[in-house]
Amino acid sequence: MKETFGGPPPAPGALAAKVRALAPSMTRSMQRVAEAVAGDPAGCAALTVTGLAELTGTSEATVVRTARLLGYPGYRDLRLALAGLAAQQQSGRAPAITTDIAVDDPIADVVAKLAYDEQQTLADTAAALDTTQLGAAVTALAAARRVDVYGVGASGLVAQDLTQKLLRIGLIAHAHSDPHLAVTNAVQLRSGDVALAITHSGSTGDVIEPLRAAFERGATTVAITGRPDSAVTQYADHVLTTSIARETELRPAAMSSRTSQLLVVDCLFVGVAQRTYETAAPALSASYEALAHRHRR
Amino acid sequence: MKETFGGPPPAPGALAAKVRALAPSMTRSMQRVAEAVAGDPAGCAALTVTGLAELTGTSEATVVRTARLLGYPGYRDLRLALAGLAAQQQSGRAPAITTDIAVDDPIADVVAKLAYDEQQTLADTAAALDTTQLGAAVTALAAARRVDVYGVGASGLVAQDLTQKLLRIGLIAHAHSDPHLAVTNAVQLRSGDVALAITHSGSTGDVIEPLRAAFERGATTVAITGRPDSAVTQYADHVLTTSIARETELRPAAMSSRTSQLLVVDCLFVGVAQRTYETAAPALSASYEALAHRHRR
DNA sequence: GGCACCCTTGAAAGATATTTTCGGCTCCGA
DNA sequence: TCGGAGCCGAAAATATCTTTCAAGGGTGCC
Repeated sequence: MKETFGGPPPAPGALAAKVRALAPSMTRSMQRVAEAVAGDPAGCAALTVTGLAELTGTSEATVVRTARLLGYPGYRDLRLALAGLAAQQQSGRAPAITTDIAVDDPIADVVAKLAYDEQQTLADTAAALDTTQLGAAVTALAAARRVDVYGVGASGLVAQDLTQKLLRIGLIAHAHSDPHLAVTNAVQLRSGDVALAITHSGSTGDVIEPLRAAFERGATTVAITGRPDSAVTQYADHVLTTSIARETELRPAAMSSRTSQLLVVDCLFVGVAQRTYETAAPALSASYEALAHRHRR
Repeated sequence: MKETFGGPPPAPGALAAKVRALAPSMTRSMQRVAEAVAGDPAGCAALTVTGLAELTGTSEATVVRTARLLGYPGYRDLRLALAGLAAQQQSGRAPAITTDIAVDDPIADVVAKLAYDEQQTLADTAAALDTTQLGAAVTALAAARRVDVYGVGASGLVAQDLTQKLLRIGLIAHAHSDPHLAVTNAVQLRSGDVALAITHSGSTGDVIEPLRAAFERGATTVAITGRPDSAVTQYADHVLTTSIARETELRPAAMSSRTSQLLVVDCLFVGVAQRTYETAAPALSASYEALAHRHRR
């Protein structure tokens, strides 16, 4: 005797519509409940039967009756559906954020915006990355006798990140952030070695110089830059392009360029690890073992 | 061109991330429950405590304990969250693509998978980040006389990244990766100073020691870790949790933990920049000016 | 190897929440 | 004004969730 409406038993999202459709056949009290539910799913999902009954100035029995009318076995199930609906609304609202960060943004917005921005940067970078160039760079790295990586400032950290990882799979790699030492080392390179420059602007002299030295000695050179037409590329055999996000006052370019550069560097690393799997896999686990005792129990 | 990959839906599962983060501190029975919940949110949302207990071969008590550990007041609330999660997954269309990278994946797939994974990590991190703790950490940093940051290995680079950025807005910050020097410096700290430890595992002795020293001297201490219940947190006034992605042979944990840590660090930076806007804005442009001549024409 | 301790676990008691029952009430029409 | 039909909520009945408690099992320390 329960089913008043032959419709689909559990309504997923079209709850508001169902409320409107069924409203005429509802009694006054039930309408109040239905209204509350349709108006604030999230809020109602947090309430018990008793709570919702009080909120709407009705009784538990009425709430349950309303839930039944809406097609659920009882209030419990309506509540679950409500929670789902709330979550959907919540997630659907997300893309509405403007990505500029203002001085007075609450901290939660800052988190959301930064995460969103960096996700966007990753997607852009992946889409724009030239896999041919990447493949060529990987090939060169995998076969290299020695790898030198140049980067200063924020890019210097990316250079170190790459170096750390390459070392873990048994390659001989060095990161240089001191321009003088970088050049000094670069002139030692020769054919078969790889020099890799990381610079967002593509015009950082301190990084271009060592790459040039390496280039002139016959080493294979790779540039990771946001400007594929900049000065650094003239000494680069392979150019890997990172994405350029517009920067704002509170969000310096260093932030997104770093994200972008790291993705490229990760791709290089995984590419090389694949190519040298035989030696890379044991080296990786060895380095893991070596560190284990550094972690307290 | 933005879309490119399906991209992770706004907040896919802070829950799966949470399960990973807390799993190590769970007992066997609780792990079984957590696993079931993370594996099939929709299915579990339909079950009562008793039902879920039977399904996982445990008792009601264990189910409730697990719900508590995951941060809910009780099973009822976990169930509601589950329903919400299920609805989101439903609408977001499960991006159930396998993100594991195989040895023979073409390079283009590697790029796509890595980008997707890192996007996922960002979303998880943002969803799980406790904005209260973050706000407290920002407040402490903004008012600090001096900031010391500890991190070794991959986390050391994150520490440097944060330090570089804080320096740019006029704070006095140092990154330490040498454990001895770190402790030596830590004992100089006092009330009003901030010490910040970055460690994925939360059990890196080389990082815990200096934080402890700072903590005992009365400095405000912050920990950025993937294990919110690990050793490092006992000396931390504020704990910021990074997400833990499952690692595979070709994708070391260092990769996603770094992404996650960097997001947290960025949030700290922007937060501090907001709070100290009056001084931060001019400092930022000054540091930009200072570097301009280093870029060739 | 034995012992003491602590941690884990599930059964069952206890507390809440949901559903059902049941009788009073209102509203309508004669 | 009276009778009846259906709406409504208080409270009982039931289901579900939470807490307690003691047994079982593992672990570290003699």
